[in-house]
Amino acid sequence: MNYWLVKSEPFKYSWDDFVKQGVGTWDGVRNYQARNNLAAMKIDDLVLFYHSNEGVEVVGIAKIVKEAYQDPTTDDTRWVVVDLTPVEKLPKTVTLQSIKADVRLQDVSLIRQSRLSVQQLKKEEFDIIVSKAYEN
DNA sequence: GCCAACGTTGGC
DNA sequence: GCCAACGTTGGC
Repeated sequence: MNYWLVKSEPFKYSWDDFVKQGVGTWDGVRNYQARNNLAAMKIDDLVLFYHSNEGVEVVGIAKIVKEAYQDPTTDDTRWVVVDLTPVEKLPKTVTLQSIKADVRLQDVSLIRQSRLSVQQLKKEEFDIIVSKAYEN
């Protein structure tokens, strides 16, 4: 079981769009590192859904319902997509600011490699971020 | 809108 | 295979 974080610009594809749709195909990835992460995802792996640019925060949890297959938006066989479905909306969003402020989360890619759009998280990191959504 | 960080491209 | 130029992402 692995844990991931994916980014989306909310004005392009927001958490609410995703929930409305029920199942979302994660297409358009054109970065090898992100692609490799997509390819490593397994059914039922959990994925944090992060809003970049606007909000700049983790908003919900999703899971993998279909493992990597050819990206239908291109003929280029180098690129793959996965399908995700929403699991739960976090009761409170977890901002990048609060992630940066947590000494236990200094190694997450959001901080170390902010441009990577599909990132892997350690189980502890995933748990810490989710627990922040339930604080107070 | 600016700019830093990073990835990609192409000339040599 | 190096590196400069350029494009893109994303935080602020």
